[in-house]
Amino acid sequence: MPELPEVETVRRGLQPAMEGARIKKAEVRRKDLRFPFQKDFVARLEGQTVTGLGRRAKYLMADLASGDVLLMHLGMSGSFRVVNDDNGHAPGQFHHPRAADRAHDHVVFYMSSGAAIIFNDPRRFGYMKVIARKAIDDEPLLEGLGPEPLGNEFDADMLARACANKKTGLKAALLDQRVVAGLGNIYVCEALFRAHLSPRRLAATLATRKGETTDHARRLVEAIHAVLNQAIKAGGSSLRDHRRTSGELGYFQHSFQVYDREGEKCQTKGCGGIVRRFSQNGRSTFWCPKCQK
DNA sequence: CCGCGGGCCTGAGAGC
DNA sequence: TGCTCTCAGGCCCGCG
Repeated sequence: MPELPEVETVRRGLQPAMEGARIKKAEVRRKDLRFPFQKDFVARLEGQTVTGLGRRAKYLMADLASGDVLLMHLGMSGSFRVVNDDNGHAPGQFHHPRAADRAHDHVVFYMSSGAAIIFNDPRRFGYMKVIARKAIDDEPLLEGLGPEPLGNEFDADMLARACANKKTGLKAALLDQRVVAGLGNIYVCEALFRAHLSPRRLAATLATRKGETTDHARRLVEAIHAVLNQAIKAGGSSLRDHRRTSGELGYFQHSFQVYDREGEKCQTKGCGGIVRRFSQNGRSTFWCPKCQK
């Protein structure tokens, strides 16, 4: 489900419920998600005050007073919801509309504030892990992640350099979290469209043979910034699973220009092309063959 | 080292 | 209806 804008939306929703509050009780309702929970997972959380909630790429990171960090990844279908005592639901008794959905409430954090934070993940591609903050640089899950696309490090020169030696297509390069960390299938399709660049183009064409940054790279970085910022403002994209922690939907899906719009007219002024879809590295690519070159 | 395809899971929707 | 098939926002792993 979630790419950077969805994870950032979730972070902003969880922040008021988590920051400064203590985890009174952590409830783990099955032995694994994508991989087994650590044996000391619950013990390292219970009694800890959350001092901050950050994000790196598609990971949420809760800093604990103990010096540990709780890493959380939403996989494809993970979501969090915050339930407060005073909204009529007892903690942990908040209900999805259907019991079948409630069966996927796998983890619950009961906070000292009275809020219950429920992690739901039908497909269980998500995962959580507690690590020591001082060992964060050795954490295999985070090792090798590229720059944040909305951070200062990420610019056209950097992107062109990172792509210069790649043998893949441009789309695959942008999906590679080592090149830039946080994009996924939707926002890569949308950014390439906005930059008028073909997903079939070779990644290496963002630089000249002499290694100079091209205008293509500059356009692309601009497009990535724009689409991510707009999507965050819209609370992310809700196609199937993504919800805000309040249960509300994001609404950026209404602003998609190519993703999930196969057969529709291209929205580029004067283009007149038709949005097409094809499969690249096993994933759907949506694009306009007429104006993306 | 790199790039690719398979696999991990469940559920929704299409087509018969 | 109900069955079967395909597809889905991610990422790790093993292979060549």
